[in-house]
Amino acid sequence: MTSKIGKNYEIDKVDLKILSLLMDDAKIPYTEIAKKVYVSGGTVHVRMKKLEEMGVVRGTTLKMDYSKMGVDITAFMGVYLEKSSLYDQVTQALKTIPEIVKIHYTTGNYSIFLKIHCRDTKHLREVLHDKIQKVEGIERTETFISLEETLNRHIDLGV
Amino acid sequence: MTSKIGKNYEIDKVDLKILSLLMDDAKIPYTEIAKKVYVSGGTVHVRMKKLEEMGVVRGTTLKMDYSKMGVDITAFMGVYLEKSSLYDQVTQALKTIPEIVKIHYTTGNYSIFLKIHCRDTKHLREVLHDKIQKVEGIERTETFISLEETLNRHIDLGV
DNA sequence: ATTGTTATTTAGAATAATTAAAAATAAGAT
DNA sequence: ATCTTATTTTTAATTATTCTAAATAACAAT
Repeated sequence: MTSKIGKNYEIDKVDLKILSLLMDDAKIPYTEIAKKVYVSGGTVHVRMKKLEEMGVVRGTTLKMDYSKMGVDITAFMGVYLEKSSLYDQVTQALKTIPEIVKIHYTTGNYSIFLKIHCRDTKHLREVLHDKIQKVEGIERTETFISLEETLNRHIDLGV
Repeated sequence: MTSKIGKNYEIDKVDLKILSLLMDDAKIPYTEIAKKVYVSGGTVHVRMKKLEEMGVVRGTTLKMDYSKMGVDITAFMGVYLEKSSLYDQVTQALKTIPEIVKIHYTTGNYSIFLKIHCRDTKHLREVLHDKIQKVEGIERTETFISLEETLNRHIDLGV
């Protein structure tokens, strides 16, 4: 089952295999990918360009281990809002806090779920008390400190 | 700010600037990084090698937008264990579930906090009911579905 | 100051990415 | 079925990047 015309592009096995390899290591040369997938280097190039245009691939980044550079605390936080309608206002404010790296709008217990990185517990305390708790519209928060990241992987593309 | 790591290598401003640029786009040529940081390409190469040896950088990966390939549901789940001592056993089992991409050992409400990607709600239901709830040692779980990823960035290295 | 150590630059060889054009393949219409 | 068109893949030439190692510079300790 191969791909289709222009906008209606279907992701096929070749695409998935290319993605799978590059998700492991984005710097594997296209020529090497090509050999493993049994297509030419040009094809890998064309496929990746297409996947980037589709927005499936938004770029490349480094896999970082912050703890190795003295950023020891990873924490999650569930946020209760005074009113759900305050979501935009509150997230706007949260985005200005550099220690916050992810924000999700969630169903369930909390309205907002976020992830924070801090150097140490003192730093975390500062962020919680001096920055997050001061944001208008937040009713209360619940913090979970990660003692260990036991797993961190991409989804399995099944190829 | 300088972080002392391992033997006696300190991460300096040059390292941080290099990291910062490559965290945005891991495929920026070292020569281009070099120009921006005012060092030679060779130096960028040496610094990156050192950062990789230190474990600060664990490799490169693609920034993916799973929703663009029909994986529409992102969910978080807090897990209560029957006994804390079951952590290793339970995470071992959870790792075999391909839809689970992150597992954290946490303080606070839950013992385990994890992240899941599924194609749709039906798929999520299958994962929850047929896979996760069947794991021995799990008392109960709480699920939060992400309706929007409002922010996704790396930490700010301040350079 | 001198020596030993570590960091940086330089330059060239090896490797990889990009591109444009040609070849191959697939789909549709008559 | 064959022709036509659209699309994808390959090929090959060009440009760009990475890697390596030797030379130089900077630094610290004595």
